[in-house]
Amino acid sequence: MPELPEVEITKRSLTKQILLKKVNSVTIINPKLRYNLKKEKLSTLKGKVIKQIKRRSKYILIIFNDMNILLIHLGMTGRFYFTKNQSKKIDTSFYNNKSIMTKHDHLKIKFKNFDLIYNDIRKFGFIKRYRSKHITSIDHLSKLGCEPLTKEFCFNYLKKKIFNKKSSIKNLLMNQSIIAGLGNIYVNEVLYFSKIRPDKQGHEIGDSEIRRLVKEIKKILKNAIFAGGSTINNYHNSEGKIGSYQKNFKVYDREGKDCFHLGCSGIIRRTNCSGRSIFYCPKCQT
DNA sequence: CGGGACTCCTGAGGGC
DNA sequence: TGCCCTCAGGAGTCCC
Repeated sequence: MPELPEVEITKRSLTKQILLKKVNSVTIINPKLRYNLKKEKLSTLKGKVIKQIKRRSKYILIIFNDMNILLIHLGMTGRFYFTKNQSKKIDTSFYNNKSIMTKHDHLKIKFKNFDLIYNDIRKFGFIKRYRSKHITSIDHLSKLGCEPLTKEFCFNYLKKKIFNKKSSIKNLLMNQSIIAGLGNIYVNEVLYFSKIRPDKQGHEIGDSEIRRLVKEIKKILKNAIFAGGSTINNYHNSEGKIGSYQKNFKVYDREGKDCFHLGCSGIIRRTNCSGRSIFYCPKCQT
């Protein structure tokens, strides 16, 4: 489940491989994604050069030399991998089941010496082409809150966004118009390190707790990026490598296990909120 | 306008 | 061994 760190890692590997490269052709293998792939929209990318690759929240933007932009969201299971043109061989060393690996291919972008494939098992991801001079005019990006790893994301910003809210802090942190890029897993971890109960309402969060949240969000995201993201089920970056941050999870998927906080004898509990699982220590998260 | 419920999808995993 | 059921999750949409 790619969240900000996994998308950032994907962006970095794409940059390494395809920046300044020219697209030879684009082939739709299976158009069915969250928004169906359209041949007439994507074929215009032929012959264009990739000028820049950016990340905003959990979105990747591939910007071409003629102002064409590919907006990509990995959904739950979206990922990229590369194949060599000449040998037609696919590097499956990082994947046990080859049939599953190619079964859910959706898009192939051919470059001079290799192909880039978009694969998505659950089809929650999407790829849309835009022609736009201003990234902020893209509908999916216009309502996003600030990037948590920038200076803009600070105590004053977060306080302004949550001080009068009745929603649970768990839902507020997952709200992309407040913080762009956090998902269920990292929010569980952030609340654990900040020692805040997930069901506490926004207006009940004190100043010192807001300071802890800002600090822990930045720290956890940075550490996760450094570790190459988290690998759960089948997340791999486009180089086929797996991240290791899941080894650092303190609450996620640890129901019934001991709390890691020194001197805390709590047992990690699991509950549910609007269809999302919540993991927390009922003893030290108050 | 805010917020909760529902929806898309498929593989994994548990029960029998 | 195999079938059936449930569950996971982002984000858009619907509805109160």
